[in-house]
Amino acid sequence: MAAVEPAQPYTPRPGGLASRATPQRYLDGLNPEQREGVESLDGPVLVLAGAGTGKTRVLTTRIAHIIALGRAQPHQILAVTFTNKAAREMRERVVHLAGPVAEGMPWLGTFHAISTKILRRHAELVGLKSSFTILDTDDQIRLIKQVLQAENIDDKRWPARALAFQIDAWKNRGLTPGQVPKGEGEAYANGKGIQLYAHYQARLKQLNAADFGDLLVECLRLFKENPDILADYQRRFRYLLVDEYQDTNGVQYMWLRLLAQTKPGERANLCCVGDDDQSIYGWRGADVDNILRFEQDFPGAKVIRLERNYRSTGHILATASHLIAQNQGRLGKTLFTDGENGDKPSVTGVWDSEEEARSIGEDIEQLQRAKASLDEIAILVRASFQMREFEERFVTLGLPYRVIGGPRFYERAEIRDALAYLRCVAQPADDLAFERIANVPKRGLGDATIQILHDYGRRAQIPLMQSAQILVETEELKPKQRQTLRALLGDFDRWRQLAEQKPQHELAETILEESGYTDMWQKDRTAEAAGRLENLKELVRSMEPFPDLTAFLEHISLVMDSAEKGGEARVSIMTLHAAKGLEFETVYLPGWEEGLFPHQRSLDEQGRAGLEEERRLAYVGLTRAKRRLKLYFATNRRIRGLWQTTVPSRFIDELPGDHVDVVESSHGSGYGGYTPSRFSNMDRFASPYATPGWQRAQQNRSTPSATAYGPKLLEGEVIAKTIHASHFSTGDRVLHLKFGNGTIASVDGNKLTVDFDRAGRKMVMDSFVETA
DNA sequence: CGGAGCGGGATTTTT
DNA sequence: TCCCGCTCCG
Repeated sequence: MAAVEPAQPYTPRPGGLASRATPQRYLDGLNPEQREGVESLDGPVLVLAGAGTGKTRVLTTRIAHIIALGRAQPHQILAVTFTNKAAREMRERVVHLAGPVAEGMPWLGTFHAISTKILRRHAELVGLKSSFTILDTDDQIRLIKQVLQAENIDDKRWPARALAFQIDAWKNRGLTPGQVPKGEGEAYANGKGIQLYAHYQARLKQLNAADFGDLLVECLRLFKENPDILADYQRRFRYLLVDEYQDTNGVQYMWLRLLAQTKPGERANLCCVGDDDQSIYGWRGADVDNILRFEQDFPGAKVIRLERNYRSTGHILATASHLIAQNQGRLGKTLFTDGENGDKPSVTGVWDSEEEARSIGEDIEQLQRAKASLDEIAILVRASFQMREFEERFVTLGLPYRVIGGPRFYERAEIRDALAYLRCVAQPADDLAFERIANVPKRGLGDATIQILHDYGRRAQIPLMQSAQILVETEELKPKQRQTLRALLGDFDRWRQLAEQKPQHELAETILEESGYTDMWQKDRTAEAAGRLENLKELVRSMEPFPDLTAFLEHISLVMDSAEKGGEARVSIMTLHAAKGLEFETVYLPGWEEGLFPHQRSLDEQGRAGLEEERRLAYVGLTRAKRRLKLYFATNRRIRGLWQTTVPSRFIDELPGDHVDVVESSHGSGYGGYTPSRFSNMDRFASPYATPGWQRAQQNRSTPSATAYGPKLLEGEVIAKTIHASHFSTGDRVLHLKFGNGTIASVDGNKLTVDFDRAGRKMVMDSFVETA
């Protein structure tokens, strides 16, 4: 068991930043609040940083400041982030401010990376060996399937995914099987949930493995069960900093609390930075309450609000602020800017998603002609299926784009396969890895064979490859399988020896070659094959800088993102979630329709909390824009192959009228969905105006006389323009572009109910049909 | 063992 | 509508 080295007293180094002539240049240019966030070093501090207010700057400058003042050495600072990307950026920026001393900050990283580091030092205390493997979601699911099988549970009725989700949720709350409240196991497999969780944990220990949740849960357990070790870390970390505090979940919160615990009378130097309004990860366990509760949790905490926005123009900011003000569960901030008001954000109604894509495409082409950089343009969608339409359109237009977020590098099958080979070499007991590649490429080692290995391995309590080693010497397997398996084991032996001689990247190349893996893709005639081979090359290249294979695998299990390619300027297409933390000159927000945004499922499953999270997501979207912001909603959207008539999002009603322009569709669809929304559909779709948000919005209106954006103004417009007698009458045969031929069932103003021959009864605008 | 054919499900995503 | 995973059959 590795002991924690005692914290060393710090003496500023002669050449260090602290002794320079102008030691605090890095403070220049901070506004008073930012500066307070940097300089309030003692005791707990919560920096509530609105979107675009310089949050990262405060965090990084604060670290530089601690180092420069000699308050702590870099290795006595704990700085936690959620993503590797954030950790990397933070490190770069600190190095930039404080110089190379900061390069060595060993405790700057993600919750998971730091926990892993701690866990490896004391693994025995939680029943693991320090070489434990980290399982990703895929491995996790496969392991759970095995557990279900062992317990004779029908994984049709009780999908492994559901249990994985449940176990994750428990782990997010820091609950071990023994701590889960009895009632909560009921929901799964007739009350076997907790038992299955325990079984799964036992299997993990057998495999010397931890899933992502374990990294934190086990670290927490380590701290709780070993006060001396915890005390060592508490002493070591003189300053604690947490980025995106609003995203912390239960375990992370407890983990932090333990590390920030102090002797009575002392206060932890804990600085949490976050924005409750940008908490959008509740669905994966993040608990906004953590940030809302900060002052109670850490009495005497200083709360600093960063409200000066450096990103967006006035109208954009006002729009975002007005929307988010309708959330109840928030600490409340008022963003302001000294910048100009700029153009008002626009809301455009379009007929369907196709027109939406066409319209945005044309808009972008116009910007392009005006010499705007495509890198500064983003389309942010609620759900990834929305992306396809834009991709198709942009391909047609020849408009360069990039999809951000899609399947990440490490999630690609070829990368996971290659890694599985390497894991088998480095960790002969890694059963999940072995299972993955035993028959990839196809070599005739199918499920039946693996099952035999499994059965034997379970009885003998040994890993698969060891079982294989034994079974190839017996008659258990058919000759052909035995031969193949023996050859494969021989390959692995050879590769293990090779690992002693060759650098890991050359080893990887050899393995991919000799195993026939590269060959498999070379023979593949499908479109993706070339890309996959390219990815494999990229993987091999990326291994070079590591000292050895183990170091590479450790890195990859936690930091599996690939370097982003720069190159040609492109429009970015991504989800709203992926956009957090980014900014663009121009932002398009398509799909603002009830059901899609706010997403129906969010409302169904989370109720008001779900709605508020969706609204925060909307807020994140709005605040990504620096100068141009364009919202869209379509009247019709194809969801799962079915055309659905949709209503504009209630969030559109919640925007401030004085700061938003309503634009007609540029494609002659007239007033888009406004009419259905305001009139015909009001009853059918239990109106958004009944929502608390809407009612609050009504009350919030500062100047009652001013024509508020929302139904009033819109009705006015719409009434003036569209209420006219339709020239169609009941019984007419009409032709509709999307739905084909049909007979009018009823006429109500300018909207028609039509029984289409193929599409059934639909409500459509008269302007979209013609006499058949 | 491996390909074809069928049924169910289909937000958001990091580690 | 489309995609994935499982089952069934050769």
